[in-house]
Amino acid sequence: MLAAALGIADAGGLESLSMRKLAKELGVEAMSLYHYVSGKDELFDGMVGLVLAEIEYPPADEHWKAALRRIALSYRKALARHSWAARVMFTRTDALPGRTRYMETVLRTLSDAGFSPELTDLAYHALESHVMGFTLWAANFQGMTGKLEDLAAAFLRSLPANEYPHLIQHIHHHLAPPKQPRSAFEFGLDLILDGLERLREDPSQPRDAAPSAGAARSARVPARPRPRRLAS
Amino acid sequence: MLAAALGIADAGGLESLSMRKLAKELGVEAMSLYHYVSGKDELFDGMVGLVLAEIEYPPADEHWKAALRRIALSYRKALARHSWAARVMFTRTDALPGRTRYMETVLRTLSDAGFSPELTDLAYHALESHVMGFTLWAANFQGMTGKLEDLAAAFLRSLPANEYPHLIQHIHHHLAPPKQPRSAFEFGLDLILDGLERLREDPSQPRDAAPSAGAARSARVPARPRPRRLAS
DNA sequence: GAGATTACCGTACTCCGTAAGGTTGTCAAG
DNA sequence: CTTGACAACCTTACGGAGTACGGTAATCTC
Repeated sequence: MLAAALGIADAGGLESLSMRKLAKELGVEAMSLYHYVSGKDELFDGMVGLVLAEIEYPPADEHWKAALRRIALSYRKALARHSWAARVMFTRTDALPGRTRYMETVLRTLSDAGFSPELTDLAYHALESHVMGFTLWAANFQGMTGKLEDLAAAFLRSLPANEYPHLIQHIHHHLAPPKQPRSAFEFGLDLILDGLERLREDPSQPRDAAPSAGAARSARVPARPRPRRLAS
Repeated sequence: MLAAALGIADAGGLESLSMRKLAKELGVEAMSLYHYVSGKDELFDGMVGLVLAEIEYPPADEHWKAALRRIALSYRKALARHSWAARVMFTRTDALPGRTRYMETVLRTLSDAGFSPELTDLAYHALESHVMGFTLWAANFQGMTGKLEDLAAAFLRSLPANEYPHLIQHIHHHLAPPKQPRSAFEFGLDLILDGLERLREDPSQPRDAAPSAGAARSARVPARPRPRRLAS
């Protein structure tokens, strides 16, 4: 049943998954489904669980950075295979086993790497935001291979051409190579991971304590390599 | 009309905004709305436009890093004021004026800072992913001030306490201070911005620089005074 | 003042999730 | 063999969603 639901959502998008449709797919009437799930929310929970189960976790002795990288990539790939999943995850807040396992693993990896509890939390959210943000963005453009050119053309035509030179180039840039959202994802991921590594080796100041500090504060002093001891 | 729709969505969440309800709010019948918008999608577009109009853009001469920081913060604040907005933006793909202006400004700022077209695109997506990812995550927990403790308590109770020590600490960490999602947002943002700055000053290896670069490079943006050497 | 346009409304259709209750088949205990 | 519990499944029905279609009354334009 969950597998059938996965199939429908994968094929026709989240909106096309209705109880009636799912029931028909299974050769059953809609209300029969309510003997297995208490409602559509629970169905969603089950589906998300299936997706989350696709995450691959690295061996426990892997270097923290490589481990996080691998988890994030595998997480992102799982979400990419089911482009509806990320959206659903933001409508359900219950504690699914797959979700808790993922969170625990990431948090443990960070903590074991020597990050303070504060930095661990911050780093977790930075990673999570990137995976989710990128996935949701990418979900908009996937599923329409081929139609993408048409849409881009229409988009370009609708722009006051000379007002948005950078935007237009950006679009062209996306159209040029066959497609590599993967590398764009990894770029941002590595930006975060490298930043974390630097913070770990030199916890100058965890930055989050400052309440306001204005907008500028741009020029940070590039601190020299210091003996690694971590915050708190 | 758009303002009324904003109000309903802000108050009761996106799901509570129906054409009938909005019409009643305005003292008319549902079908009357279809003389102003072609459907609910267009209504959404208008609402998103209003939210995007809240973004504050810095003066043109501001340092690129400070400028991006300010834009991202203002963007994030606008989305935080209307927690439904981020979700809606992922269901609509049309070129809204507010959206194109935002994109163009960010891309121009990066380009003017000396980033190559490739890096500009990558950086844009890294920033965008972070804002969106963080906002969507935060939207889950906002709007329930007070109930948060209960939910967290239920969450903790549902966990096999000794299996998820880090997760539990993470939750406690979120409960401890009154609340500062802002600093967590800025942490990730600075992680990205600092990483970009380092890449700009020392483009050792952009790590994924496109091999082909054929069509993308041909369409160069009218060259502006570029600060210094750039990547690639 | 005639025609066009704007603003609005009523009815109706389809699709959704699901509450409530009924029917059938299976199977162990009496 | 009967009985009753239980599971699997179906039928009917309700309320709400978005909106297609066909009006009507007021207002503007020439």
